[in-house]
Amino acid sequence: MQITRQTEYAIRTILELAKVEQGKLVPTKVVSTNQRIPEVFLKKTVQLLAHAGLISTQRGTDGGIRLAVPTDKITVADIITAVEGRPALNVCLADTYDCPNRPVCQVHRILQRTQAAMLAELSRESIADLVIGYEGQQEKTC
Amino acid sequence: MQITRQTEYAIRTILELAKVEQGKLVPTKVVSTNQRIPEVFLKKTVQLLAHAGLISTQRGTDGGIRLAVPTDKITVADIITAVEGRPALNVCLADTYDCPNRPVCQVHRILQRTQAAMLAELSRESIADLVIGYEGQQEKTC
DNA sequence: TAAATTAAGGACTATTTATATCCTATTTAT
DNA sequence: ATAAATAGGATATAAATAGTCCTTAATTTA
Ligand code: SF4
Ligand code: SF4
Repeated sequence: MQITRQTEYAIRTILELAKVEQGKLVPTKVVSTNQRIPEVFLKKTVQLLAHAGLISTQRGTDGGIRLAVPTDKITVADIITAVEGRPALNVCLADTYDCPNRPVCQVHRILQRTQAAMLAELSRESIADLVIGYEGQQEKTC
Repeated sequence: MQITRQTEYAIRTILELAKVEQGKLVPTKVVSTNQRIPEVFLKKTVQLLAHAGLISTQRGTDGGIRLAVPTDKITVADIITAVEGRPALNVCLADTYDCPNRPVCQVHRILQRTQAAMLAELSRESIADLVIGYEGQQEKTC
């Protein structure tokens, strides 16, 4: 019922990237320090975001990571999905599981509706909308 | 991001009780068999529901469990809360955790709103509304 | 071309949470 | 008494989460 630590790391990474000049490469080391995220673990997380196409990576000297998509095209829902896969409130809401009771199950129906409401909220605002609130207090992280 | 199996068991237990004559005691053994829930584990789950006041229990011969609250006063949200505690989409949405970044965190805000939407959906219909859908196919379980 | 820098990716370990069982005690009807 | 049922603590197992380590690959600069 909770997003994972890793997902939090991912969201904060995206926010960090959204705050710098568009297109500028930021080493994971810097994100790790600024956001107090375990460095090696962050690299793993970064890979998930890269595979999902949300960021692009660049190896070598002066390499790093940067957003691959405009901030107004990324939502928290996108980030959660990139890290955890499509959110499912219950096994039967993931398409891999086929519960025999499903056609008549009212619980399924209520959970499905709940999940839709959840995703709608998570998609309502983009990262661009969010960073506005961060203006002027770049260094504060949790 | 998912309800636990135990929570599913709890929901199905409540539905099972809601389907029988109001006030009638049902042994956990019966619920366990009907709903294909591991018996001993179900007893643990039942205790959580009892502590939350959703069901009442009766020991001894012909004992069992029954709803302690009218079906139209129980929602899926209540059951989830009874088993897992108040749902929190992230650590900072549980009142035990105090993130320093919280006053200015936009992520917190978006998750908070999402959680509210989620709980609203989970509370919209009562168990009474749900069991209507089960009319005439009592034996079907998942 | 060599060295330095930085990400990629696989293997592994540790920790925590979820799931389930076992055993003993207590309550209640007959 | 006896049998039927829940209560509850202790414990075991399995799965998911979180995190580290090590080697390889790409890129820039000296
Ligand atoms: S009983 Fe309903 S909610 Fe539970 S797994 Fe089956 S379809 Fe989903
Ligand atoms: S940074 Fe924001 S979302 Fe993350 S824990 Fe802190 S308050 Fe919550």
